[in-house]
Amino acid sequence: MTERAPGPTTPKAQLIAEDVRRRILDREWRQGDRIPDEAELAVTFGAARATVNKALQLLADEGLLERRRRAGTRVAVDPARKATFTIPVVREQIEQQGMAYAYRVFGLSQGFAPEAVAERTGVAADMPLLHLQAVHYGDGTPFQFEDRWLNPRAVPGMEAVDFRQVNANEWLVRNAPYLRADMAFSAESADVRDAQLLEIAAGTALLILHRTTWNDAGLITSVRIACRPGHVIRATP
Amino acid sequence: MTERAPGPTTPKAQLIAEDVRRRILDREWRQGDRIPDEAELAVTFGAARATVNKALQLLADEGLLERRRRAGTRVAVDPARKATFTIPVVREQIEQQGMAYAYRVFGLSQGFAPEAVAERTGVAADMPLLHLQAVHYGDGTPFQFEDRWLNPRAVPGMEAVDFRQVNANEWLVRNAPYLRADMAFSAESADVRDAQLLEIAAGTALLILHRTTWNDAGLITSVRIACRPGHVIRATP
DNA sequence: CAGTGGTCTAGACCACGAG
DNA sequence: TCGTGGTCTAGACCACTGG
Repeated sequence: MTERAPGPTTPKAQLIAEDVRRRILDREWRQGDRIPDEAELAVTFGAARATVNKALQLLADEGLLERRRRAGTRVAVDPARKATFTIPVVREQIEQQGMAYAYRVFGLSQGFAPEAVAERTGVAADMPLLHLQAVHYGDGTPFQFEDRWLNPRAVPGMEAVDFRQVNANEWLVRNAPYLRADMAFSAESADVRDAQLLEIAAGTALLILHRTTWNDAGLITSVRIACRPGHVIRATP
Repeated sequence: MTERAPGPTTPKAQLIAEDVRRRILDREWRQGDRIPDEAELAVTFGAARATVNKALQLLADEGLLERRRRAGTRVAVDPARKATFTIPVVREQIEQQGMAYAYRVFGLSQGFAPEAVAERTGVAADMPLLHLQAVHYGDGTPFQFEDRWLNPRAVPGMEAVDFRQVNANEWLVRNAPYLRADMAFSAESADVRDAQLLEIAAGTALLILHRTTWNDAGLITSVRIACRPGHVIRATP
């Protein structure tokens, strides 16, 4: 297992959480069972109730426990299966693999969002947006093709940026904090443009990542990222 | 925005977190800046330090802040972009859309893990496993094709289960709590078997979900799930 | 209504690591 | 070394909600 042995400096709340998890795995407490309440566990573990509370909240966040006032804490019957994915900055991802990073813009124009994008972003059909198409390379091989719509009014200063020179991804990360984000995975067959820019055969299966961000001024950006064939996105445990 | 107005019963820690987030969005505190320490903020917000601590930990978990002892708390220069996905039980996913759920087993046999699976799961090449292939249907249309390897020794009682009759997915959820899980997304072109079982044309782009779980006895199961064409997996914000 | 989790507080000690 | 976050505690009040 990847579990570290709880050292001497392990927080007590974490030790309690591990103990409770162990009891669930060992079937001492079975799915659907109610477990002792916080006050009781505090005595059992020789800790303050707040500490037990912290431990149980951890497990509830994981989906292993279900907690309700008055009804107590139960072992989840249907443990939620969650996974967290971290979307790295492309450049770092490429450089971490020891490859040389490069970035090239293939299209930059003003225009209006097509139907699909307007619907996804909730932007008015007559809102002028910037349309950017670019490819990220690792050691000269296409790594990602991004097809991005930007709202120049979302962030002060964006209108002055020349995205032919500046990496949009990184400029946004540094200058456009967002309030809300949406992300989705899907698969598509490479169309002619995908194929051309990724330098692959049309029809190849591609992992597609859609990502849209908003702040209080509305849409910031919406991007469709086509990953090179064979790319895998892993959960960070 | 989807933000709810903080009501009268909103926890103080959350209010503080929102205030801090606002200051960051408003550029009052800029990326890389150090913000006041906990004791100071406690005075500012009229709260106990523990409460401020909770608020800041929330934001740090989100990736908006970076905290280090002695060095203080800073606004993250490169805010982590995380997304959490919840993998639902297939049956529920289908029934939620008002479709009739069905499940059919196409193959069940004993055998040894092929190279790729052995590597992914860390299981010995001579460990006998169960190999299960099944399709989940919604209103008679293939929804998912799962190709699963099971370790019958992982959980007491598993050896006696007839997975021709019992939905493996649901049996596992109820009976095999896990210690560690791994998940990954990718895209593949449908091979002959995928095409046949999903009733689509070979070569179609498919979203593939790999999922492996372990407990302290080792591997529980490793599954490759091929989603029907067009399927989209969205982040749960 | 009353039991249970949710949250806050004031104070304390400790671990870490930047300076 | 010593400032800062990490954590714990004992006690308290409150908000839900099941019975």
